[in-house]
Amino acid sequence: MLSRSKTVDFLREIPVFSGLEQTALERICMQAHDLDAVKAKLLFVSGDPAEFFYVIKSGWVKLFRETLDGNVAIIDILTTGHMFGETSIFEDGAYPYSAEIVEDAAIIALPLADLKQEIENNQQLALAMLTSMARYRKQQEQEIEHRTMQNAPQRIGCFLLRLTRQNETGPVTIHLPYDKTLLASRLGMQPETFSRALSKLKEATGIRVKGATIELDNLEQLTNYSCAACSSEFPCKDIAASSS
Amino acid sequence: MLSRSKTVDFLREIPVFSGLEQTALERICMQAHDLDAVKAKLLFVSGDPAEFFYVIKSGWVKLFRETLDGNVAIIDILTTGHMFGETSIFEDGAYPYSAEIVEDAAIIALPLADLKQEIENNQQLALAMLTSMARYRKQQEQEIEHRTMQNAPQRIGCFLLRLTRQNETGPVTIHLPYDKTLLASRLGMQPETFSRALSKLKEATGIRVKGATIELDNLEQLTNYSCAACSSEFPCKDIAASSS
DNA sequence: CGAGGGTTTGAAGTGCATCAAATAGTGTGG
DNA sequence: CCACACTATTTGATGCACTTCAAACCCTCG
Repeated sequence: MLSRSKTVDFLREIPVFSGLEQTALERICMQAHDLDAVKAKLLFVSGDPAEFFYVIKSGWVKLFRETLDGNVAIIDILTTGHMFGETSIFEDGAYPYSAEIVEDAAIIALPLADLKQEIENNQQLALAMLTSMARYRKQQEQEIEHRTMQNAPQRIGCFLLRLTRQNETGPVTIHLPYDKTLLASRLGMQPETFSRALSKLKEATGIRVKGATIELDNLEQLTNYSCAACSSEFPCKDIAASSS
Repeated sequence: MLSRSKTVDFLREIPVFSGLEQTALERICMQAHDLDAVKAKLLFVSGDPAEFFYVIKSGWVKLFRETLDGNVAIIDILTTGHMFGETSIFEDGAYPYSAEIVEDAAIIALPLADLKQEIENNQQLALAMLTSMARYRKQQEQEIEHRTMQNAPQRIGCFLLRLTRQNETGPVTIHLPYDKTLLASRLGMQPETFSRALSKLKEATGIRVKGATIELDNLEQLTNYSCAACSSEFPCKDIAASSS
């Protein structure tokens, strides 16, 4: 079936699956189904029985939980090439967070049972998952550091840098991938703080802001300002997404 | 050799190694050596070539990095049954953080190469590592949430709760495991803030503080106060440490 | 054009950080 | 066992960053 083989091809572009043999990938994709979802759709909520894991072809997805006193904690915001829900393999069979579409998305749903079985029987996949987990872990450490060491304008600058190809020289144009309110909560601040912090960043570094579009003359403008408060070698990398 | 077999016995108590066959554990422990270290000793610094990973028998170890502008970011503070340095398997062969003893410790050093080889050849161990990584990942998510949703007194209360056996009823005595300055940075606040926040917690919940010893009449005192701002089911669990 | 959400701006408050200094606690040598 | 030196902790005063509440503005889309 054509769509099946396209799914296999897509997964092969994702680091965690790229080293697998064709037949292994095909086993995982056997029960795959595509779904298109519009903004604001809830894919699942925390506590739902976990049957599928998901891979994003395009669009943006928000993972979050709600606290007892009614606030919302953002776990992560993901896009093309990212995978989510797969950690339920190591859980009690329920999703530990809710997932909502924040920008219209094309998504592949795959049975967790098939992934689990493949991991248990396929050393290569188990190792690839380990590598992927380790990378994610490192990134979370970085996230914690950012939130404690960087102030609001620096966090925004750092986020912008991670939206670029990080070896670029010369002028760059960045387009914010989702709305500023959500971006604010992604960075752990209020929308009002985001707005003011962006102004401060503009003033401090000379970037130009027009709505969701941001231009800068060179990346150094931002790295000098944002990366001073960080322990990482300059480019704070994000999880390697799809190579596409 | 007696000490060798004791090492094996100790590792077996740690979840990630507990399911391994005796021979596999012995291979990992082949080159083990014990070391006793006093407070303030640096085990390694960020960037050092990574040759060993470590398992803590007793004492406390601080993992940290330094930022370009000279601040210190605490990665984690670990104790009995915890393992560190093992993520260098998935790195470029250098430690991504520094490690310092903060309370006199007995530690086992084991060659990374042996662990790496065993993971690559032993499906069981690879799966156990995956489970362990997933648990750690979940805990880091929690850490991020705590820092954004809880205020300083709540974070302290939550930390105290995680020092208890969480199903206890009736009065409990808690002893702070390391000094308050370090504890403050572990919780992402200044020492002065810690001191004042502890007073506020005392006033709000009725706990009794005498130096590093804290008494409470029951855990509910604290959970009501601290866990409201959190999305987790009551007990915020820590990584399962040694079962000892 | 008008409704509604996203975004910005203003004013005021809160929590935490910072700087400075006092106090408590600990280990040392006498 | 005491006095001293040194560190950990607390307390006070002040400032700044971020939040909160409120209102205006802007943009898009029916």
